[in-house]
Amino acid sequence: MCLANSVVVLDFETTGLSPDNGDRAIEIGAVKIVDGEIVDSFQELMNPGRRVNSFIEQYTGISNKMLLDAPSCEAVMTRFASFIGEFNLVAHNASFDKKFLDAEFERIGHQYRGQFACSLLLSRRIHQDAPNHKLGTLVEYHQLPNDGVFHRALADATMTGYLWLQQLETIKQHQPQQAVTFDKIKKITSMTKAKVMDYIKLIQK
DNA sequence: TGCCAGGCCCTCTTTAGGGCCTT
Repeated sequence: MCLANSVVVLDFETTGLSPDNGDRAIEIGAVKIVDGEIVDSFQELMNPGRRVNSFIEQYTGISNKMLLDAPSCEAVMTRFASFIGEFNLVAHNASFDKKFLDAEFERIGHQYRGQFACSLLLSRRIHQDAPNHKLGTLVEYHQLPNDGVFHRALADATMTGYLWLQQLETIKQHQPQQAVTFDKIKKITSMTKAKVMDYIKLIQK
């Protein structure tokens, strides 16, 4: 049985939206959660081998100058592979981060065993009353700890980690006799919204 | 700034279209 309270929560900053269009990672941030506590973190800039456009510089605060002396994606991703080990993985809109993780790992010939879960899909199901499911909105909605920094990898990964723990607590409150396993989370996120409400009676906040 | 992508999900749907999310 694999509990959902021991995971690695990760977030990429990238040059764009699609590795299929040649976009690369420029920063990876992650927190390691064990038994519901953040016990470790990872953050590194990486040089994508190309200039990032002005929008990305402004959006992330990561400048071309900052990336000039950063280690290569390959070097950083090799260290990140060691960091995640065989942990299951969580990200906000995981399909996006999984694309980049798969693309960057493919470049170094690394395969990982962990499964992915998505805090955005989970939020859409168990907090259907939220104004929207953007990370920033959910941080404010749930009054999660934050330092006011957004769109940097470790900051976003840390906030997503707190969001994940909040989501596990919501599920646990309504099924206190059952362990919240990673498989249960995957099951909930694969349900329709209507079925989730039948499966688990939810408080709204 | 929101074009570029793509998965998810809703509906005035399924022979489709468009909004939500991520950078």
